[in-house]
Amino acid sequence: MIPTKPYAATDLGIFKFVDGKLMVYLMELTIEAYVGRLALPGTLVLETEDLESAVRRNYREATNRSNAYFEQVYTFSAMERDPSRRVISTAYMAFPDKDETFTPSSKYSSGTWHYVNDTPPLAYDHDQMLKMCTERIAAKLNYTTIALLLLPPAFTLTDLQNVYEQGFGETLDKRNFRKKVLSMDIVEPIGRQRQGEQARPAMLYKAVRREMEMIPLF
Amino acid sequence: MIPTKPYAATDLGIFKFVDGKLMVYLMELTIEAYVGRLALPGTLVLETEDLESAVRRNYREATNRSNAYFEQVYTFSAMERDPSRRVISTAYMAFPDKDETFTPSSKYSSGTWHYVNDTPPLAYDHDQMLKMCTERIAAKLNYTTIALLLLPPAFTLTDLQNVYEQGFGETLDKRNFRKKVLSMDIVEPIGRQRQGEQARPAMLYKAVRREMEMIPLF
DNA sequence: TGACATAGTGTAAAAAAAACACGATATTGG
DNA sequence: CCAATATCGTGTTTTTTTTACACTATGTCA
Repeated sequence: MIPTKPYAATDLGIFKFVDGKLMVYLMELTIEAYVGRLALPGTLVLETEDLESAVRRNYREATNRSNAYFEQVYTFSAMERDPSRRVISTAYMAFPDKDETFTPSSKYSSGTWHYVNDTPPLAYDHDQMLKMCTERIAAKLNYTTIALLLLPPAFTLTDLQNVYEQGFGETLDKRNFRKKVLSMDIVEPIGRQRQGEQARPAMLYKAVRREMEMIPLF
Repeated sequence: MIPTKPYAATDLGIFKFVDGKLMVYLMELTIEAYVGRLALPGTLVLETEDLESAVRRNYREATNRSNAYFEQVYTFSAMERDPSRRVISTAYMAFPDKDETFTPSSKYSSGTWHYVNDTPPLAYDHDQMLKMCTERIAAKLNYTTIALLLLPPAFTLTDLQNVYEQGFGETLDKRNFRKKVLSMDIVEPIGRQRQGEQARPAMLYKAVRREMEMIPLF
């Protein structure tokens, strides 16, 4: 009947959509038990922080950037999730607000982008966390504009369609897709075209509002 | 730069739907700082437990029953959420599997059902937790069979319609509602009728599967 | 036994979703 | 420079889904 006083931690799935596939930013661990293994960037919560502050600090330390959309996903508390000590960790996901390369601070040895469907087994329970994040993203495609957060600020309608097709695991009709998206007032053309493709360049669009909105789409 | 080692806790919103309104089970606190105030039933997580175990134990202690549907909702970590000590608490919601009166164990002074829209200000950050739970329920009405979990095992189609109307904040057409629900293979008549009403008795139905299913409804 | 309250039922119009194909425009390589 | 290639961008018809709408049935209660 003794209450536990675990460490509180957060782990962060940072996502973006590239080449028609979802990517996640992973760190190479340096601690002894897991040396060389990959994991979501994570940190212990400090005495002066709440979870969200810890998540934002973690994001800054891992990426050297400061702005992103953050969302709490799930709290993991299995007894043995960290073999060395009791840690209860709350997983968040983040979508960067710009398309810039990350330069992790010295705390982390190195961070790299990985296709979500092609990651080696991760440390701790991070495979489970990653799965929970991707399921959350897939679910939110149905009733929010989360897709717009996964893309860079300028994207083509084909890019956007790829996000949905990937998330739903099915192909969509191009004309119907565009009709729907354009009727919804969530994207607007920015007048420029994508350069350097090996075919006719596509118009670039941007999100009308770069927040997550609750709008049923499909 | 000192990691915090907070108490880990869980608080539990237990819900049912009665008389066309959502109810929540609240406890009267006995501890000094909050004597007489109402709160969600909650408990510290023990050294030997993960969160879900603590939630189930908490449910047993608060209700003297053991079965329910549980779902993690959100983790609350604001620095001052418990003025006396650092506690990070994960809110869960529960839907009892039967319609029985609760008899809380001696740990709690007393538990009572309250209409969600008619609760006094709760202790700690439990108003926030309650809001988060009800928003989650309202959201899930759109794409799951959560409504079936809020009702007792035998219910009428009018009961079910009330859940949706209340959750959506709008009235639905009776014929269209029944057409849709009956076409979905989620409820089946149990042959009996509700007794003791002051009008024509309605047929009783039960959920075909008493789990939460992901099915878009409206 | 009549008034009252809620239960239970079908059809037609409107809206939304799905199916479907080809000309336009850039890049690339011979 | 021109032909081949790759992706872009666009409308109409059919089908499906959703919405609108009103009366009879069957209990209870005074």
